[in-house]
Amino acid sequence: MRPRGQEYTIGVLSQYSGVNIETIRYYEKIGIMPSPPRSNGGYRLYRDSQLRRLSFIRRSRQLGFSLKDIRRLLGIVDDKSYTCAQVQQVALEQLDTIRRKIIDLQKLETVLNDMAADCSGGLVPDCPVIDSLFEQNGDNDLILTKEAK
Amino acid sequence: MRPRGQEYTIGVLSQYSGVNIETIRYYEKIGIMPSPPRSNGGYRLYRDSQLRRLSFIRRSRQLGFSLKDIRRLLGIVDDKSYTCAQVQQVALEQLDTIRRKIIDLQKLETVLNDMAADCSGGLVPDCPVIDSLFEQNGDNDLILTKEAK
DNA sequence: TTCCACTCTGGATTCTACTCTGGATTCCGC
DNA sequence: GCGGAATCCAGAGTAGAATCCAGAGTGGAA
Repeated sequence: MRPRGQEYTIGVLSQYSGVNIETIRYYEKIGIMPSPPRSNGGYRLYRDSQLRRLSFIRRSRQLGFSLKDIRRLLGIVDDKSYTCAQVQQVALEQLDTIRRKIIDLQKLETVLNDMAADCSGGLVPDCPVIDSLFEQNGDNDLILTKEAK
Repeated sequence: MRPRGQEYTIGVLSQYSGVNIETIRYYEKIGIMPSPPRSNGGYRLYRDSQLRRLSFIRRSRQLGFSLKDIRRLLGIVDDKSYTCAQVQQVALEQLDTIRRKIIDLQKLETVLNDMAADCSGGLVPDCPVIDSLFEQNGDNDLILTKEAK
């Protein structure tokens, strides 16, 4: 079924977003995607804002956020009743996580980059490379110990 | 049980790494952590290199890598029999993923940052903010459609 | 030399996040 | 207006990752 006007069916949304149809319905069931309006026949009808939201969810999943995290993030957008302080708190907390993720990824990037380069330079990768990858962060780990369940 | 010399028990490793004891044994069972030497009584005895490896796994999980991905990454370090070309291929493939993740996280960082700032500036967060978060990437999504299962 | 926290094993269970099934309904090109 | 594709729904099933459990053994402090 083709998009009609600005609206499209779940199949089209699935294609555009790269998210499985079943998964979209699942997201609706658990409440992180809203129930969209329906056609006369009961088909879900989506618009661009839903596509963006869904893409956001998909990417966030790929970035290692749980559905719980994502629900929280989306919550600060959805629920206008949050106070500013609350919005800020959630935002800042998540920022913390995000920045740590960026740093870790950058480290990983460097290591892999070096590894590929050494290799193409004909060096046998003599690797305790990854072994020493997150070496500097022992401190961090210790701090995090409690938090970890 | 305290650390003895350079070695420590699984409980201590768990504390330092923030990874559950059960999970550590599970990682050993599935082969992404090596079987450590044992004490006379059969207790696992770990050293720093294992702590680093475990931290690496934990962080990678938080970054959205599957255990399969991680196994692959660690594989290029562990198995000296990989050819240079293979090492390079894995490294370059992962680099791609990693760079995309970094970019997405940076976008997210900007949005949340703005949100927190607006808020502290006394603005009511008038948000289709996240709604428009990954707006630019529709193209990407279309390209990715096929890949998505 | 006992006590209690810690660890062992192997198997069962749980949790999260989907994914599938199947029978009914709707849509739409021919 | 018919047939095949798309969608609906409820509920069951699955994969991956982790966590729990029971019963037995270990180790070190008092």
